[in-house]
Amino acid sequence: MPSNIISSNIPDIVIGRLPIYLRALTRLAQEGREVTSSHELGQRLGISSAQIRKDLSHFGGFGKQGTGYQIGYLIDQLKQVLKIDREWEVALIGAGDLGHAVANYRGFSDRGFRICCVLDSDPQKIGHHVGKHVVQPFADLEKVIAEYDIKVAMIAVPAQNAQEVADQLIKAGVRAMLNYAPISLNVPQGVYVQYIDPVVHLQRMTYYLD
Amino acid sequence: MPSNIISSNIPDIVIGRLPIYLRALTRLAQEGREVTSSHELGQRLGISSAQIRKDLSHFGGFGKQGTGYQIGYLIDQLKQVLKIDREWEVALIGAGDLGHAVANYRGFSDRGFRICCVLDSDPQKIGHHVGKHVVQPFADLEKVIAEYDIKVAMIAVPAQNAQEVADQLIKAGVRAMLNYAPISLNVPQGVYVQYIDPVVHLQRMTYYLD
DNA sequence: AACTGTGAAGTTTTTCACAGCC
DNA sequence: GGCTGTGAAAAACTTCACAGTT
Repeated sequence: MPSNIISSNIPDIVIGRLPIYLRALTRLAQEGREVTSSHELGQRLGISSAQIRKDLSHFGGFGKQGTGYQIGYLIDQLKQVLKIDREWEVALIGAGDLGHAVANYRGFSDRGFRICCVLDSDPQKIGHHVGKHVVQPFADLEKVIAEYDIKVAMIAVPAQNAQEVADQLIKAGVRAMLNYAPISLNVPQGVYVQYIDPVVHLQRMTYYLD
Repeated sequence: MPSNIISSNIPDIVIGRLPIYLRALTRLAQEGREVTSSHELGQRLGISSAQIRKDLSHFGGFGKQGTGYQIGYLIDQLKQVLKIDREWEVALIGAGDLGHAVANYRGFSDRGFRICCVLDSDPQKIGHHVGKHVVQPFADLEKVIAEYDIKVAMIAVPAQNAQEVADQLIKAGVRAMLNYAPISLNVPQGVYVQYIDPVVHLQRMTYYLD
């Protein structure tokens, strides 16, 4: 995910691990813990302690020698680095079964994201409820994106429509997309895509079975 | 995902890309195409052609110099490598909202996987329908796993129960797990886990936004 | 002419190992 | 004694570039 010609000096692979660290740290905090170490974190995550220290060191010294990391402080710092020390408004495209499931998922709000609208191009679906949202026409995309200043979207439409939806989203100013459709998207420089395809994940494991 | 001390000589990262290639190739086939090249595939996927050739070369020569790759043949070969030239029976644990969504997802069956049972430990849910399945008690896990010879499971339970469920699954003989709960699982050597956490994916992108 | 498969080169990522601090 | 942060070493991964094949 480089995408900028003048890329910052922090490797994408490091950024990719930070949300995992954050998730584990949040859990530790919930357990009432206040301090942890790269060793403990590594044990929990199946990652070497050296890697965790090296990753975190990219952003300056978050830890204390001899002591470890203050969990609350580290959580705050990582949220700042990842720019989730705020709440991002997210557009959800697609009001089918998958769209319903995504809209009803409770886990977004306390981790930096809020679904602010649901759009679909099917006239049958427009006006109906999905979660607490009323489905709006996809044709109104530009208006809705501008209204909420949306930079992030989730694509939950059939594979055959996903690229077209992505193109429209980009035209409307969306810069980051989470694609649930089982298809690779073509996007220009400066637009970021992540994929969720459960089958791909399953297929990555069967190779290792007898 | 090494996990075996005597690991084969094919890098995990290569195995991880094969399902992506397979997905793109299947799409090309649907479009009626019969032959493709590493260059074309790379263009579609945003991957260099050299990488695709190198990846595929780990398994012997699938292509023809001067011509490219026969799509149907390559699909068959990749399916064989990934061991999805068969259908894997998958247990789904968790009959809540998420479990319902996963159970109703249509995309598993034509890509090598079949949900064969849905289990939950909540007495309220047992006996009710989820998709076309009747929810069975999680206590019957061992029996069900043995009955279908299940090696693969999907975990769609709350985070706080996920580790316990994973432990039970492993005890019952499951070797590969797709975890929808937002938590890292501890598993022994020889057990494979993949994660689906949409928030992690979103958090991997916001860093790159203004 | 077009394309694969592949050693070699180049780059990135991970691990090592230890100085410095609590 | 326990832990971080970090250069240096090692390992892994990607790209280059071209011989060889159709």
